[in-house]
Amino acid sequence: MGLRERKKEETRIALSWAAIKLTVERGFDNVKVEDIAAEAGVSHRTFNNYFSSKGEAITARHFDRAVQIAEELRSRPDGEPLWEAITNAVFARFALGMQEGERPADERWIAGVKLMTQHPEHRGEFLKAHMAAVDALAAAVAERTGTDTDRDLYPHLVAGAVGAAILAAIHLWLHGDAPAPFEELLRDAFGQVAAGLPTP
Amino acid sequence: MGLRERKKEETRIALSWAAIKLTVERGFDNVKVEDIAAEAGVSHRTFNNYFSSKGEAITARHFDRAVQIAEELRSRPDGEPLWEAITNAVFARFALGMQEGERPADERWIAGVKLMTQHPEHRGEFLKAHMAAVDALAAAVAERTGTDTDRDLYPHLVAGAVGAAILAAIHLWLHGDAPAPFEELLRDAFGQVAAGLPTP
DNA sequence: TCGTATCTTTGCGCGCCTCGCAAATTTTGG
DNA sequence: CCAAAATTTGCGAGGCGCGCAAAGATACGA
Repeated sequence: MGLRERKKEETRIALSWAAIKLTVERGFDNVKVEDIAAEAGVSHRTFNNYFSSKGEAITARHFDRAVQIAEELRSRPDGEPLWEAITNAVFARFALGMQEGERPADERWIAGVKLMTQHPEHRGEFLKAHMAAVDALAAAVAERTGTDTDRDLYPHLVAGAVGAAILAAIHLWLHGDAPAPFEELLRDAFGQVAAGLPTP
Repeated sequence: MGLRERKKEETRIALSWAAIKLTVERGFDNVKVEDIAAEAGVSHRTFNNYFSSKGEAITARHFDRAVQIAEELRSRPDGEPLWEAITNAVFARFALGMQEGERPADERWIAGVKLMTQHPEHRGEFLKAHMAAVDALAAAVAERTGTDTDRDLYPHLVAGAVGAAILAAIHLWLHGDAPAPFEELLRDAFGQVAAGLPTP
C-alpha cells in the first residue's frame, strides 16, 4: 500500500473517529460538519469527499468492522458446522472491539452513546450499515451452504437472524435492567437462535 | 373522529402517497419537497409539519401498516401457539395490501420501486420504519409470552427473525431469479423460521 | 347563532448540508 | 526531475428543515 492509500485510510479513520467523538460529547445536532473536518485537520469540502453525510461518518467504523464478519466466515474451515462457524466468525471480529477498551468506558461516554443511538438520523444510518453487513453475511452463508441469494430464502433468513441477535444483544446491553457483559449477551443470543428459538 | 382529525389524516395520507408516486415515477433525487406538497395541495411548509423528511413521507404508509401487525398479534386468541399467531397476524395486516392491487402493478411501477429501494437515503428511512415496527412486535411478543423486553433477549430475537423473514421475502420478490407471488414467499419464509432454520 | 378558544396552515428567513466544478497541491513512476 | 494522475480545497448553487408569528379553520359552550 503506497503512501497515497495509507493517507487516505488515515484520513477516513480520523474523520470517522472525530465524528463519533464530537457527537458523543455534544450530541448529534450540536456538531457541524465543519467541526468534524477541523478536528480531523481537513477542509469541510474534503469531508464530503469521504462521506456523504454526518451519519455515514459516524457509522463507518462499525460498518467496516461488521463487514469483516462475512470475510471471517469465508475463511473458517469447511468442516465446521454452520452455526459454529458463524458464532466463531462473529466473536473473532465483532465482540472483541466491543468490550476491550478501545475507548474509555466512563459514564459520560456511555450516556453520550445512548443519546446518539436515539437520534433519528443516526438510527437510519446505523441500520443501513448493519443491513449492508447482513447482506454480506448472507452472501457468505450462501457460498458456504451451496444456496443462492437470488433464489433461496435460506441465506437471508440465517443472516437476518444473526443480525437480529446482534441487535438484541446491543439493545439489552445499552438498555437492559440487569447489566451484563456484552459478550455474554451475544453468546446467549446466538445460543437461542441456533437452537431454533424454543419458546421459554 | 371530528372533522379536524379526519382532515389531518387525509392530508397525511395524501402527502405520503404523493411522495411515493412522484418518487417512483421520477426517482428520489428528481422530486423536490415542493413538488410533493403541490401534488397534495398544501404548502411546502405544511409538508414539514407532517414529516421531517422526504424519506419519512415515503415510508409512512409502510410503517403505519407494519405497526398494525403488533396490534393484530395482541388481539389473537390466547390459546393460539405463538408462531401460528404471528403468522396469522402478519398475513392479516401485511400480505393483503401487498398483492391485491392498491396500485397498478405495471412494469414501469415495479421498476420505479426497485430504483427507489436502492437509493441510500430511502434505505435508511425504510429500515428505520421497519425496525420501529419490529420493536413494537417485540413488545407484543413479550406480552404474550410473559417475557420482558428490558430483561430478556427472547422477544427481540423472535421479532427480529420475523422482521428478517419479511425482508427476505421482499428481497426475493423484487430481485429473485424465479418470480414468485409475494404471499407464497412470505409463507415459505415463516415456515423456515418457525422450524428453526434447519440446514437445507 | 355567535364569539372565543384552540389548533392548523402558511410565508418568511436563517443556517446548514451536499455536491459540481476548476484551480492548486501532492504523490507516483519513469 | 518531470509529466501524469490523484487528492484537496474554495466557491457557489440549490435544497432542506425548522422557528416564528400572522392568518385561517374548526370546535364548543352560552
